[in-house]
Amino acid sequence: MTCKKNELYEAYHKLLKLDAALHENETCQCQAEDVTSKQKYYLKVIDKNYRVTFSQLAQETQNSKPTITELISKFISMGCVYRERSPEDGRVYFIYLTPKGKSIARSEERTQIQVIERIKNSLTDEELDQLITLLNKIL
Amino acid sequence: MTCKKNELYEAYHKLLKLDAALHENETCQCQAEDVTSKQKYYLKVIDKNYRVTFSQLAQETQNSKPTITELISKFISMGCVYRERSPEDGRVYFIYLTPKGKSIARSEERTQIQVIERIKNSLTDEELDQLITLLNKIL
DNA sequence: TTTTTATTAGTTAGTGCTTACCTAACTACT
DNA sequence: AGTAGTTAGGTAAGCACTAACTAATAAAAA
Repeated sequence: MTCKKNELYEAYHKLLKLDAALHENETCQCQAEDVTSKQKYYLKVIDKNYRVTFSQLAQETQNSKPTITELISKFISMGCVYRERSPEDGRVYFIYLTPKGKSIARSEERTQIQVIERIKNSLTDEELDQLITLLNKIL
Repeated sequence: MTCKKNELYEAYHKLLKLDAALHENETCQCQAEDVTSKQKYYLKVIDKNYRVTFSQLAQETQNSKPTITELISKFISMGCVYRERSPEDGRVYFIYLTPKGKSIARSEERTQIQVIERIKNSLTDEELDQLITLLNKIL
């Protein structure tokens, strides 16, 4: 039994390694090497709240408005974000992710898709069904 | 086919979520909430190099000696590390991880073991064998 | 209906703390 | 004299704040 556990550990470990390797590649390709985890978190918030304003973002992330101003300026200079003035209210700016920002915000998802692709290409249709069934039994 | 891909995506996503949830729990339990990723990296280096000295660590991590002094003082104040003077050479100190430091350095591994445990408990012996076989076919 | 007066959105200026690095000069030991 | 680690002092970036500001709009008063 301990032996089987070990086998499973190895197999699972290999899968995680694959995920990590693909993710690193992703990170590299969208030039996200020196994006901090906080910044990634903020990019994800911006991604989830399409056309978000500075004030909304401040509220959403529990930060002061100057903090958001600074954050967004940094993101703009990094090429992750751009903004557009609201045509209805000239005080308001909408914040949008650039392709680069989006690819950083969604890098985990994209990695997952690559892993799936890899799995799909390694297994036959029946094996795939088996795997899905097994994974769904977990927990 | 796209549908099957989606199923696999969901199943895999669920597995990663489980991993993340267990890992967060781990992180919380070893009081590693405000350990930065750099710090975690250094703890791993210390873990891999048992009885490492300041100079060795400086060389290993490509840092100056004062940087290491500062790093280790921080770790000592955090309760992650302790040091002992070499009995052979009074200039030298050996660096060791405390249980807390060790549990932070190995938190991923420990999470993985928990996931394995979870999988083991959810599947029959035959299913386990199936899963291992399938996972080993990937790549 | 103007005009004045809030109010709101975002900015600027000025602080403060922490991480994560450095060099130069030092002490203590071999 | 040379090596191990320390101290002092410095820099840059991230991540936060408050107080005081400008510009735009909404509300109230003339």
